Amino acid sequence: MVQNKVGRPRKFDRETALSAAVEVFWTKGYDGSSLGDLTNAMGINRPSLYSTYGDKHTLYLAALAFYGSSVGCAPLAAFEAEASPEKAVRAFFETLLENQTRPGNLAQGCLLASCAATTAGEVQGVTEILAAGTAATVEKLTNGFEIFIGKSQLPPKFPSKVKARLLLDIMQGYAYRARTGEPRQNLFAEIDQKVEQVIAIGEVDVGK
Amino acid sequence: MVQNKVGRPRKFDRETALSAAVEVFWTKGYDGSSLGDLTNAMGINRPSLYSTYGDKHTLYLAALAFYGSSVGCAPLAAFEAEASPEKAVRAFFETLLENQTRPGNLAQGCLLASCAATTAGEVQGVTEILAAGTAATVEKLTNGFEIFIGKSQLPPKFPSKVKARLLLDIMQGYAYRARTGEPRQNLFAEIDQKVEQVIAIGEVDVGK
DNA sequence: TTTATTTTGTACCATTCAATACAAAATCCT
DNA sequence: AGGATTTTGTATTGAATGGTACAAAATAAA
Repeated sequence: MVQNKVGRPRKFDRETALSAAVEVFWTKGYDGSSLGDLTNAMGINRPSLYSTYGDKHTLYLAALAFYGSSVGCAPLAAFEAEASPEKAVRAFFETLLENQTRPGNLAQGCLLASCAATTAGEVQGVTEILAAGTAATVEKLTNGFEIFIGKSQLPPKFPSKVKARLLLDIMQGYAYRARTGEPRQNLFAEIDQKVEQVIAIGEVDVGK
Repeated sequence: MVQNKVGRPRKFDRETALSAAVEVFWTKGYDGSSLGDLTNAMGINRPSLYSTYGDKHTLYLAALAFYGSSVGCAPLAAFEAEASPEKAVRAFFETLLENQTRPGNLAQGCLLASCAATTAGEVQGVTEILAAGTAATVEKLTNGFEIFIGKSQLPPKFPSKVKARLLLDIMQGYAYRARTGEPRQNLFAEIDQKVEQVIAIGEVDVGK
């Protein structure tokens, strides 16, 4: 269903306009984004928005899904494209920071980590989307580590699931700091540390 | 300036009402909280709110500061009250989860991590509050680890600042998961792992 | 060309929003 | 008691909000 053949043709592209809506929600949050903000950024008028996407709530859920299947899962895709654990984890963080610290007046941080999380429990459907997305990501990262274990690129005792969670914890930390204006280079400069924390297997050293 | 002596006495307590405002912002975010929501929860009428706290924006900043100096810094205080690194880190996480996963209809997660972060860059003054709070917390946690190093309860090579950051990264991860409805017990059950990740000194084990 | 169909654009609606005016009420000071 | 002072409560303000009605415009089919 690319475009119906009969009737006046649509003047805008669904995904392009949706992407603009993502940017608005990402910057201002759900309640902070007015329909004027949205239609203005999307380059369409109000009735077009309603006939194409439904109401503001439905558009919001569509925006979250779109973000989740593009920007949101880019780090995971980068991880899975690498051939060693160290490169995979590094690619994960680099991709993540590319998307969370963007030049210009674009929104910083992560749409899901801050804006969507704020509406969890308040805007219907958001909690489910976020929880499902996180669970799926943990599983895929865990599988990714398991594959490296199978190739003997990680030791057999490597706790894949715990490390997958750690990867996401660090992601949340980055998202917060990016959102709160910490300079891009500060965050990139810490990647080495973070990669080591994820790859290393800990040893508790109690002094005495 | 507890209370002016002349004039009709105030019927409410400033901090109690402010605490109620914190709860509203925590649940609904800044833009999602209407003055009706606020005055209703605070048990005061609108002119009282304006004469006591200023406008909504000022009240919001006051609420963030109040949260930061009570709920927000409770984990750090718990950390500093313990006598061993392992206990300190555990107390940090336990206190944090107590405040982020609360029974009843109370807000979940962290006011600063989700709600305030969403308004960073949009509501004036928020970015500064959050960045300053994070920087101060990193410094205090770093100092805390350094003290343990000085007492030989942590090895000299323990990377205090890196570990302080890790502690906050994990905190952000917890905040997100609590906000998105992950059950309290799931999060508590992971404390052992998290403590070990913070305390342990990593060793990279590359299989081949 | 006509008809059917779909989108566009303007103009509008009822509601909610943050913020305030103003008078009654409640206290202290003299 | 009487004036001064501060808070309370009601009622209201203009603006902004999410959502829609309706006619003009633009296409395909007949």
